Amino acid sequence: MVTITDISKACGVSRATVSKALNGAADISQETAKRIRETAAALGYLPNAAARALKLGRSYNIGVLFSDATGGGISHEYFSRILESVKSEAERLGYDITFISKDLGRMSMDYYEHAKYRSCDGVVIASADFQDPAIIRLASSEIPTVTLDYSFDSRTSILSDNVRGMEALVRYVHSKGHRRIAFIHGELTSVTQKRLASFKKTCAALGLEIPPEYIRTAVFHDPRSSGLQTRALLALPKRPTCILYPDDLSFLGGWSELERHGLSIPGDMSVAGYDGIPLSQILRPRLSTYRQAGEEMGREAARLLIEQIEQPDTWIPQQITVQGELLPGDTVRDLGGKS
Amino acid sequence: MVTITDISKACGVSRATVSKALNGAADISQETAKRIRETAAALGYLPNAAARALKLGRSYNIGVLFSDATGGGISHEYFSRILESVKSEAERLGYDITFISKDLGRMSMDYYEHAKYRSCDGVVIASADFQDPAIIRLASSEIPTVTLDYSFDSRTSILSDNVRGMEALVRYVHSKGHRRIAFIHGELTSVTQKRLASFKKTCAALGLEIPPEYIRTAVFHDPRSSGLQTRALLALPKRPTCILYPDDLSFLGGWSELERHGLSIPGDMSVAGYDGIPLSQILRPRLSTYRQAGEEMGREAARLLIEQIEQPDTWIPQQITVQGELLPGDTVRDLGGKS
DNA sequence: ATCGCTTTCTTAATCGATTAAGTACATTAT
DNA sequence: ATAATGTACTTAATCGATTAAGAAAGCGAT
Repeated sequence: MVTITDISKACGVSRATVSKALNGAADISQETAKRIRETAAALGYLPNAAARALKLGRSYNIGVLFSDATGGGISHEYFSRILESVKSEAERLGYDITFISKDLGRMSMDYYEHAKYRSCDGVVIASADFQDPAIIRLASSEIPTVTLDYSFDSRTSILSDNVRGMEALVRYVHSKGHRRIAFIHGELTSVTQKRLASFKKTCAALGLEIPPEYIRTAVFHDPRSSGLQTRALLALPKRPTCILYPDDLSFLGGWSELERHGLSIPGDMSVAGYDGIPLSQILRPRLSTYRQAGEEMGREAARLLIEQIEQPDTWIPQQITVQGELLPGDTVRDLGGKS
Repeated sequence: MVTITDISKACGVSRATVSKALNGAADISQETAKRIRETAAALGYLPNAAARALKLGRSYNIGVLFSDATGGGISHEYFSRILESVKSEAERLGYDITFISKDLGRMSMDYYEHAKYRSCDGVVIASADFQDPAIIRLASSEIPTVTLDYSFDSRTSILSDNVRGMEALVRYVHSKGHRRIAFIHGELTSVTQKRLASFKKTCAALGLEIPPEYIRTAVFHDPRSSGLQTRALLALPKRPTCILYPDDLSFLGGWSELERHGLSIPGDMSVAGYDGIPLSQILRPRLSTYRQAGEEMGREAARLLIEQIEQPDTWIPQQITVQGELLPGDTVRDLGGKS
């Protein structure tokens, strides 16, 4: 391994000079700096990240936290897109990505300890149980964090526009003539609370009365769970004409159930998803859904986290909301009639 | 930050003693060791990974390489499952995961340099262009590597059973009475070569003559590309009765195309995918496909890599093949008749 | 000639942990 | 009584990089 010592010997200068030259310090002459840079390149020098991290207390490494328990693991298209965009933005800014988890081999540690152990400069909390004390500890620590789809006090967060998204979906469905709209929502997280409140408010604004049995709880990203709720809806004496699902993946579970009842989409039942993952637009019929801008959220999360890391003095916590867009798709039938 | 120095002061021993006690060295008395461990716990001591990595030349960190250019990025369900299982197995064994990419901020480096810079103990090469000189450099370096679905000489690799998988699919489709079988395959990687060879061999063994225009090239995981090839197949004077797709996701592109022609699955056209991602079994009809055991591949990759890292002396390169299984699904129509 | 001021470099300490080599003391063997 | 052995520590160097503080040399001004 080539170190600055090798370069210093080759150039006949001290190690300090090499370090300064490579970091562009002011008190090194142009010629010396050039000679050192060229020698470094010729020898194939690479800085040692561990040594640097030790000395600087900065690792140029940010943690990403996905707690799989919440059903929002890496394998879900929505989250993997976020991961990918966090990764590429972080890399663009010179940071690597490490996963933060509970426990590492024999060592048992919580998220905060794991992040400290790896001296992460900051952590993106992408999907987690925000009630978990271990998450709260991390988000209250001195380690900079950015949360996605949840806000801690005095912390930066990137939020998707759940209120507007839900409103857009309801208004769209309403504009197609639907009045009996069912809403299968996810478990009661802050995201669900926003969507649910927005659903109710928008329905009220449109003068719709939604019977309580039209509002049902399922589990996010779990087709089986939403399938069961779909079955329950179909068993009602007065069926809805349209079902809103917690997310695109959950819709697939509903789809199976509708098939089983011999109901076609959108002929016999209209449906809409949420998330707007690429898959939703590959399917036929294309799913009517609301696209959450995962790429943008990931990018913003990485950007703001690194901004906070690099300019701690001028930094102030921000809550950024990223706008999505309605993807009309073909799964909401036009019932005609204006009212 | 609590360091061994703090513990040594609190316990009235030298730093060396603390280090040895915490690492279970033999020349520390039981009582002292116990006292040190307790003090460490009380003070909330955490080892500093950077200091350790610097001194030991071991980081307990393994790199994972996904080059997105190949279309096998993190967002694809098959690869994200692999990533997830590599991650959890590595964590179980006490290793963290860092993504390895080309270029990091202003520093331009190749994969090998990146891995060295972070002093990764090893790298799992999960999806990459294996002809890329940068990949070859990494896989020829002193850094332990494990490749997925490709074998480098004298290196460990985890292979899925492409030959058997393809054979199983063809035999299954044949058993349902299909004789005019088209095969849309991915771009010409080593995986494609194996599948293609197996396809041809199995067809020959079954006495099937496949016209060359039934064998077409698309791009892996690209629904649009396979949609185009599907269209080309449908334009043939003598259409196939069954289309095999490069992967499950590509099938979706074909599906859209079939819909556009008013063809139903499997009534008017039989199809099969490859990969067996969870999505394929949520769809209705359930996709006939061959499940690659991504979880197992990831787990084995991590396990073998770490074995190689920790026991370099007894280590020998291995090529492990992980068996998948046929998922019959409902997209291959039974044409009846035995011959 | 001397002082002050730059410019350009070096010295030496430091980050936190590990470990070979050394020391002090007690115990056992001869 | 002396040597040999073992136990339980400490000392000090080391990993590779950074940086405050110091030093040497050059230059102009007085």
